[in-house]
Amino acid sequence: MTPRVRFAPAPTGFLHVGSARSALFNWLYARNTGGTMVLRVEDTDASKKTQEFVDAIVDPLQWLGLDWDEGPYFQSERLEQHAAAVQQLVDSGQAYFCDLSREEIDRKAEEAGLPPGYHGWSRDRGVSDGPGVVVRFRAPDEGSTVIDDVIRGRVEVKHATVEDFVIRRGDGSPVFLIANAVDDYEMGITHVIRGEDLLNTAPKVKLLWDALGYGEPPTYAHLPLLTNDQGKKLSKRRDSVALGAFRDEGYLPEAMVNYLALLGWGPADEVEVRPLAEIVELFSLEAVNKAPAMFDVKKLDHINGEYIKALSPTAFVAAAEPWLTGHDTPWAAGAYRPEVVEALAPEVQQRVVKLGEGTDWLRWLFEAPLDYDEKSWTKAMVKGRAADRVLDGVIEGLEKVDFEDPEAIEAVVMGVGNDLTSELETRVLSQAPVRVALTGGGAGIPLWRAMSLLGRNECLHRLRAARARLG
RNA sequence: GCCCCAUUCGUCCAGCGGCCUAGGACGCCGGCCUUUCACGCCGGUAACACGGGUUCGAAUCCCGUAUGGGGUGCCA
Repeated sequence: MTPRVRFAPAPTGFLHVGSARSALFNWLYARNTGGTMVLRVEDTDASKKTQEFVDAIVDPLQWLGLDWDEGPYFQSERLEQHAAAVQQLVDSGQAYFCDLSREEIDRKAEEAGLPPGYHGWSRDRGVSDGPGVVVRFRAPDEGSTVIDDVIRGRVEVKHATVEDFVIRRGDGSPVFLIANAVDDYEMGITHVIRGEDLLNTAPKVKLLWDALGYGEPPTYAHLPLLTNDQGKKLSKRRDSVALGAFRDEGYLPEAMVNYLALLGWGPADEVEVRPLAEIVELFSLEAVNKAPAMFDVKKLDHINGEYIKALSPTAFVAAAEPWLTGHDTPWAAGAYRPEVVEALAPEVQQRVVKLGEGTDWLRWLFEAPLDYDEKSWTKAMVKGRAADRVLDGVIEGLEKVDFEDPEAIEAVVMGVGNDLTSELETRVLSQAPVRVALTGGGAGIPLWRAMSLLGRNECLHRLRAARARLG
């Protein structure tokens, strides 16, 4: 039997990294086994089914490169099947109506001296259906349900600890537990791969599964949770978890997927950064860890940096385009020249960890420095030896050098430093003053090629401005 | 409270009874390269939670304890 897996997110308006990881592991399993991946939107709360909410799931998946073979299906479009299942359970006496509110349930528990929770109060009250009446599943009192989880092993839950849970709400809509059982059965799902936060619901779904007479249940695999640096489950409130936010911050989808695959799983050969195709080949559910994994942005950054370095200059320019030409670029729109970026891309790529950082290194090529970094100025111009003579010499030399030739430019600048070194019998560094004059700062990409691209006039202009300021 | 789950360097992963004086990666620290910053390279730091078993032999199996996490909704 070829595996059929499903990724079944609730439409919350964005895709959580934890969900993306679940999607990825489902996808890896499907692609590794030649199985089928089904996308199913768990919108039992039908108000969520708008195009916007669907896009919020679909777009990030596509960005990551995760595709699916069937769907998206919508639970909200399968209400009839869910209702039929509920009816079947009611008819067979395995479910019953209940009209108690939360407050009444709590009060009854307290009065009876029982722990909080629902204790089958309405089992034999003969409540009939009506507005606001829910349907509860009659959980067995004795025995236990066992979940054989590929990742966690055998998990046994005693029925005594399972209360008669709601399977249909007061407004008639199905709760995801019943929808899950019905949909997984009817869609022929063989493997349920999802987060550990759902482990506790597995026995309930299994109970429904059996009560409905569905036969062999799917195989379960509960993935370890993703946590923040405090060991707590990644949450929308505390942590940055929207996948789209990572895209906007300048992470490459390939890096994101690669990193996500490493959370809770690792290849036996210990090679971490590798193409998705290889991960697909090496992946196995049995090898997935049980312990929670911390989402470590530092490591994500490192992997992203690796992927950025591996990009061809053309690919880098294309990937970084939004940051280079968008509204937020630091330079005037007309100043941007893609050919300059492409020519300097290799130098930029080895210095950035996220796509958006490219502008920091390239800014001076499209805009003269507005002011000089104080520390850098002091170090190169004031404390630096003979900065005035360095600038004079460089300006003179640059006036007649072939500006198409970066090596010639280098020879001029370095030559000035070397000549002064022997003349003054003390080490004179000529690159630092030139860099400060040109870029405004003390650190950056190698100068020569960039200067050639900047052009003689602009270079001389900036050098003279700095020389004038030096006095 | 009750139920469920987990526990190898700070972090992620390898290890599935002897190959472990525990390996890789990130981070951190040091060095090399370098007339900037990086990249790269070299080296270092650092862990089997604890206590009992089982076994000739345990990081690996079993049982407790501790700690951490998840769940406990007419959310999924």
